[in-house]
Amino acid sequence: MITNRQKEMLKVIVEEYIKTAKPVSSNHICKKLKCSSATIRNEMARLEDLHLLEKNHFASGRIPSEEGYKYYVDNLMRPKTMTGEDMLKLQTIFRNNSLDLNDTIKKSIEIVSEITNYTAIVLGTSSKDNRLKKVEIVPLEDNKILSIVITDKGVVQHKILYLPESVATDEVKKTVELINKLVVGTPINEVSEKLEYEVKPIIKDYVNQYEVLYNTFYDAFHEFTENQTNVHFGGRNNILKQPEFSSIDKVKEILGKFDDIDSISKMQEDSNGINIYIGSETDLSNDVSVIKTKYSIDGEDGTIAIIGPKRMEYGRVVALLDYIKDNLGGK
Amino acid sequence: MITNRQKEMLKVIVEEYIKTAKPVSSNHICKKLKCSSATIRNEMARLEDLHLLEKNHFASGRIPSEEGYKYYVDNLMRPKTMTGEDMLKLQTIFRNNSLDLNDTIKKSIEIVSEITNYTAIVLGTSSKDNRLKKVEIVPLEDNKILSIVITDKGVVQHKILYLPESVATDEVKKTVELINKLVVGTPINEVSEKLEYEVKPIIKDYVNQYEVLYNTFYDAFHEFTENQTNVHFGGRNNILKQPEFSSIDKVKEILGKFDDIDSISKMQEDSNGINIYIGSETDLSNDVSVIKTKYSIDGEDGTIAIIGPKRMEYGRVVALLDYIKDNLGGK
DNA sequence: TATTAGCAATGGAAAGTAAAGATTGCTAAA
DNA sequence: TTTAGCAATCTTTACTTTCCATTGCTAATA
Repeated sequence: MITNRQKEMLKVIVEEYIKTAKPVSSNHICKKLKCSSATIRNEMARLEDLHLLEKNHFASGRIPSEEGYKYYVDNLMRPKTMTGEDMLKLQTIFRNNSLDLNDTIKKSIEIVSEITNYTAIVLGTSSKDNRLKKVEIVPLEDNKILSIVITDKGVVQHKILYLPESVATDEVKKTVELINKLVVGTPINEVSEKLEYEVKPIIKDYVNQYEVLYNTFYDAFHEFTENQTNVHFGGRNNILKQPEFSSIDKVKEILGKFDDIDSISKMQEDSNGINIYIGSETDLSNDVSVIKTKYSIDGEDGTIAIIGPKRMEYGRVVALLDYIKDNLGGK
Repeated sequence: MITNRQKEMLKVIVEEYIKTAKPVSSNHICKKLKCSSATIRNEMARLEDLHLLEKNHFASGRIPSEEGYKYYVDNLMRPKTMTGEDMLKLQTIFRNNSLDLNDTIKKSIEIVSEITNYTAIVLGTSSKDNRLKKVEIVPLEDNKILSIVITDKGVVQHKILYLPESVATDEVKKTVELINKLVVGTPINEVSEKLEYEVKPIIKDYVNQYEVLYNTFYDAFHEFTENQTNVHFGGRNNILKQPEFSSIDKVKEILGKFDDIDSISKMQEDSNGINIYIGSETDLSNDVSVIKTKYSIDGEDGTIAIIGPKRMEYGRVVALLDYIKDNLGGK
């Protein structure tokens, strides 16, 4: 269906457009392809018939269509080998032993976004596999206590609770002891249920004012399980440096999506490996592509996403993500 | 120096410009001032001589200069009484008892930014007055332990530490016991010093492998004291809705500042009360004004800043911040 | 049959022109 | 001191015009 020469030509056109951001004309690539501009024009017309190329107006050069990018990514692109410079910058992060997994990921996507001028996001560590390890309370002042919830994977959340003055510290302690005795080991998303059906009936008999206390802790746990989508941006505005974002409306569109938790959270749904979504396939905007990968290390898992223009350097970003994934394992 | 009529006129012009974002012409306000456009033109010329008004070109209407805004804010503006609608929206936050102080502040500035279309920032809780309350460790796996640092005000930070396999859990526990015994009660920014001069000499004799352990904890504390500037945005991109940000360059300028931790951190330096900084007085951009106030409640302190165009509704924002400050005290 | 040279046609981008509209400063009268 | 009237100024918008890159097509060539 598509000849080798057409493949070669599509590859050259896509890569030229990625480099220059300007529509590619027949003249411009005829040295590279060793044939005349007329021949290229003929082939370009056929590639346009196949919906792999587009033009903006009658007399403009061609740009890749969404399908064109897709074909390029699936069939023509070779994963670029990383430059020593890029590698060096990332290594300074991986070699820093005082960083934990989360910090390492954050720092490394900041590097990626800096060297590519794209925007990077980590969608963090949903703690659904976490189990409750411990509940701890620290009395601060009269009616103000600090509660700390710790999971077996080392996720920590804390919250200051305000209790009526009438509740004695002893009763709080008793409650916490009960929770620790009965609920520790439970998967974090089942804690609410267990509190309701197993702790509540017992607490009733042991603790005065159990209602206030119970509700306070119940709310605190509920919040914990809700509060799971942890989003960290690297180079949030970097994508604005790309020439496709020279129009104020496009800027507002994409930044609006960045502020919209729902759009961002959706990005977590993804299959394994490194996945590439182009234009309308993304949940963000027809003007961007997203390269994503899930990680799952030591029980913590999340998603790394790099957002750039459709004209992004797919090969380079794939190589960067591969490198990060490989080196994260060591943590 | 400046007549009453001129004051009145300046007030009308500033408020008209705040409302419409369009240069104010003599014709446009002559009904409000009960005199002819020619008279207004004469007075406008004098206000321009006083550098309180400006015009963009020869035949455009007048807009307030920075000095004009300043004069308005200092002498002419009356703090607007809040609308019932605005008040209602904030009350739903203040009445929610399950929110702690930090969440209440965050939620309320989100409301403010939503109803005003300005950008809001909380610069959080520098913990310099905090004292160490407790250090806790939770062993997770072989060489992976969770350390939690708690201050007397309820600030919590945690970090996963990786220790060489050769270090026994007992030794870790001993170290933590020592730290708790010797350092609890110390102001958080003096902890590093105390560790070095009081804990290190003693730990030497009690704990094998003290070096690794000591360094790990030392680093963790050091990070704690560094990690103090906590920034939370509300409606980060809201300011883009203002007509002054219709140029891509201005958008990039202000968003660049939002990404720049240094510019943002500087905003913490501020005197008491509600302060207004106009244009070049801000650290952000000549196109914006910032209305800031410090809060200090229950030992936690921070700064709330609202960022809008110079043409912002000063009176309304001041009223909103006043209202928030008054109601925060109850937490 | 595949390739190429040549050329008219297309449409955008840039520069120049013109007309319309808003608003000012100034002058002179009230 | 205020006001009416008007020329001067500058923006905005629309409309030409020119220029130029690029295409598609046709006809010649390998």
